[in-house]
Amino acid sequence: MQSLSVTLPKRGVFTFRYFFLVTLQKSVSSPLQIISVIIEGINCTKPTSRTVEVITIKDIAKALNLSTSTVSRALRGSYEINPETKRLVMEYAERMNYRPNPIALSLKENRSRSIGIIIPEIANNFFSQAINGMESIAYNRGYHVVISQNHESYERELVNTQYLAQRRVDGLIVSLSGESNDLEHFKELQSKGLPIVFFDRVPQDYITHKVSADNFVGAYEATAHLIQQGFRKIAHLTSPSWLSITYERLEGYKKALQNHGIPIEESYIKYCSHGGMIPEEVEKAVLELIHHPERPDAIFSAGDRLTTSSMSLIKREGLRIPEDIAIVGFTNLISAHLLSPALSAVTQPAYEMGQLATEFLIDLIERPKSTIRFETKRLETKLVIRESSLKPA
Amino acid sequence: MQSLSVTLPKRGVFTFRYFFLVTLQKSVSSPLQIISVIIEGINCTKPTSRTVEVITIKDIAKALNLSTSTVSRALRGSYEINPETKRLVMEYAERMNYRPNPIALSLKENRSRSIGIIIPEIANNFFSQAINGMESIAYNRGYHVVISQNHESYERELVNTQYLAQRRVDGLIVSLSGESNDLEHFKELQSKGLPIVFFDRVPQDYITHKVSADNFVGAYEATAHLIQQGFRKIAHLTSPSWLSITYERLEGYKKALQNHGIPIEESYIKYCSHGGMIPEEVEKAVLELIHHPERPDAIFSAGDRLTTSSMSLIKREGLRIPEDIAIVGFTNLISAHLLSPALSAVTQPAYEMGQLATEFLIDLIERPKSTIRFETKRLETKLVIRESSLKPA
DNA sequence: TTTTTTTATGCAATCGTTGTCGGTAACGTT
DNA sequence: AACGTTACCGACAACGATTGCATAAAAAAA
Repeated sequence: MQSLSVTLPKRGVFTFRYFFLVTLQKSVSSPLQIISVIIEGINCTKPTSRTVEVITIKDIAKALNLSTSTVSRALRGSYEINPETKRLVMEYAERMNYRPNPIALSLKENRSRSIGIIIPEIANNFFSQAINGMESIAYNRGYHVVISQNHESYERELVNTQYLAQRRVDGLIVSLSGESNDLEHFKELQSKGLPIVFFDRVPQDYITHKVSADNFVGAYEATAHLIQQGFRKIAHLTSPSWLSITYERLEGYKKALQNHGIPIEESYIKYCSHGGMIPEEVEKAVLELIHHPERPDAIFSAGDRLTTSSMSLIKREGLRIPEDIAIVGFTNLISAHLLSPALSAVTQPAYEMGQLATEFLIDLIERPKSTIRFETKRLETKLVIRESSLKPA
Repeated sequence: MQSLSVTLPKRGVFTFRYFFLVTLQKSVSSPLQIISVIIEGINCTKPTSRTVEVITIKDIAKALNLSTSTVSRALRGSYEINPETKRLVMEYAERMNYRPNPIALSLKENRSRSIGIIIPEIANNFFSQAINGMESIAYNRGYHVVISQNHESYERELVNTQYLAQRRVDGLIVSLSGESNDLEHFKELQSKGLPIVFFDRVPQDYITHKVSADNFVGAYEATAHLIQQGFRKIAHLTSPSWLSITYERLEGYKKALQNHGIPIEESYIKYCSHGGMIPEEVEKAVLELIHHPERPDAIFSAGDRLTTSSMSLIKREGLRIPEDIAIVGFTNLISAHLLSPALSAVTQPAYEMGQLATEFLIDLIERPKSTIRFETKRLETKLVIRESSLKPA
C-alpha cells in the first residue's frame, strides 16, 4: 500500500476542486481510475454549526419593525392589513425564502397535512405500486405521505401505528400485517377521531372505508382456468388464514372447484402464516405438496413471494412447469412475463387501489363532521394467462 | 339487481356484529358469498370528535396537583424530585398511557430523532433492500426513517429535500435522481449543519461520507466474464451519463475491453437519461442495438428496469438469449434466477450499504462538533453467473 | 369641535415540553 | 438566634405560528 498526494486533473465529466490525500489499495494505471479504488483518507473539517438557521416570522417582524401577528396576517393575506405593509412583508418573505415551520403548525393545529401508510413490505410490487398511487393523489391534494412497513409483524405494526399517531398524521391507510388479528390499536385511534382506511388486507369486523381487489372472483377465475385446461388436482398455497385476502381467495378457489364438480381436498390447501417472510415455512408447505401421495398437477398460489418461492422449489426438486405442476400466481410481479416459464397471474389494479384509498381517506379528513356513508370497494382483477398454466398437449 | 335486508350468521372466522342493508350486484348462492360482492349501502355515522385527545404533561400536573415542570422532571428521573412524587407521577403516567408529544419536542429541540431517505424509486429491489438495511440500524439506535421517492425527477428531489428539512429530520441519506447534476440544495442544507450521507449514486464533487458498491470492479468482472465466454461485440446499456454509477460502470466496462485488446465501439454504448422510467427511451436504445449493422452478441445492462426491459424487447424481436444476444445485468432482482433464461447478474450488497450509510449518518448526527474524517466506502459486488450469459457450444 | 367609525397594528394566549431561575421549607451548624 | 445547606418544587420563558381582543391613529360623521 502506498500513500501519495495527488492533484487530479480536470477531465471528463468531473471537476475536482480539492486537493486529496489519497490512500490507494490497488495499483492503478491512470489518475482517472482512482475513483474506482477505495479513497480512505480525506480529512476535512465538518461545518460546526448545528443550528439549521431558518427565517422565522419573528425575524421578519424584527427586520420590518412589525409585530409577529402583523407579519402572520400579512402573509395569510388578511384584509385588515395595510396593502402597503402586506407588500413589504410579502416581498421580504419571498426574498428571504421564508417557509412556515410545519412543526410549529402541527403543534398549534394538531394536524400535519400528512397521511400515514402502514403496509407489510415495500419490497413487493403490489405494495410499491399502491404507494405510487397514494402519493399521486396525496401530492396534488396537498398532503405528504409517510411510509412505514411492519415486515408482517404485529409488534412492528403497533409501534408504527403509535408513532404515526403521535406524529399527528391526519389519517391512516392500512394493509394489515400477517400477524394482526387484534385491531384494538386502530379502533382506539379511530374512536379518538383519526380517520382510517383499509386496503388490500381489510378487516371484516370494522366499519370504515375499505378498498380491495375482488379476490373471490380473481381466485375463481384462476382456478376455473386451471380446471378448463384439464387440471383436476389443484392445490392452493396461501397466506395466513385469518386475513381477508386469504379467506376470499380460498372461497373463490373452492367455489370454482365445486361448480365443476371437483371435491375439495383439504390437504391441498397450505397456509403460510408468515406470508412468505420465512423461507423454511414456504419450503415445508411446497415440499409437502410435491411429495403428497396424490401429487397435485397445479398450484394456485397467492402473493409474490409465495409464487416465486414455489417456482424455485419446484424447479429445484427437478419437476417441470407446467408439465409436472402448473402454476398460477396471485401477484403483481412486473417481471412475470420474463419468468421461466412465463407466469400466469391474477394481477390487481394496485395503483388504482392506492389512489382510491387515498381519496377515501382525504375525504374523511376534510369532511369530518357529516354523516358518512362508508364504502367497501372491490376492484376487478385481471387474469393474464401465460405458459405456466397451459396443459401440455 | 335486488335489494334485501340480511342478518348474517356467525360462521367461519367472521363475526358480524351489525345489521347490514346490502345491495347485491350479482346473484349469490349463500350468505357467505356476500363478502365477494360489492357492499355499497352501509350507512353509518362517523364518530364526530375530531380532537385526538391525548394526555399531556399538563393533565398529569393538574390531576396530581403539581406543576408541569415537576412532572416533566419526574418523568425524566431527575434527582431533585422526591422519590415518592416521582413514583406517583410515573404510575399515573403509566396508567394514563402518557407519551411525550414528539412534535412539541421537535419544536423545542429543533430535532426529530428521524432521518430522511431520498431515493429515486422504491419499486426497485436494490432500493427496497437498502431501505430495509437503513431501517434496521436506525430502529435500534432510536431513530425513525422517513422515506421519499423522486421518480428520477430533479424537481421532486428538490421538493422532498425541502420538505424533510422543514420537518427537521436530523440527517439525510440520499441517492441522487437521474436528473440531478445540480447539488446546491444539498450543499446549502449541509452548510447549515444538516448531515448528509450519499449512497449508490454519489456525487464526486462533494465532501461527506459516501457509500457505494464497487461499480468499477463489478462492471469489469461482468464484461470480462462475457469476453471470457467468447463474446466480442459487447454493448453497454446504462443510466444517465452524469451519474457516478454510470461513469464507474462504464470505466469498468471499457477497462475490461481494453485489457483484452477489444476496441471500444461508441455506438455500442447507450445511455437512457431517465434510467428506464420512460419505456420508449429504453425501447429506442435497445432497438438501435438490435438493428445495429454489426449487431452486438452480448449486452451488459445496468439497473433492474433496463435489464428486464431489454430482455422483453429482445424476446419480442424474436431473438434468443443467449444464442443471439447474451445478457448480464447490474441488478438486485430477487427473481433473477427464475427468469427465462436465468439471468446472470452483478448484485450489490444493498442491505449492507443501507446499514453502513445509516451508521455513518447517525455518527455524524451524534458527534457533530469534532473534526470528522469523511470516508468513501465501496462495497464489493458479486457476479452470479447463470444461463443468460453462457456462450452456446 | 366632539363623537363615532374605520383602519391598522400590537399584546398575549395557545399548542406541549424543557431549561433557567428562584423560592420555600426543614434541617444542621455555629 | 442567625445563618448556611439541602431537598424539592413552581413560575416563567422559549420554540414558531395563529388568533381573539384591545387600542391607537386616522377618517368620517355629528
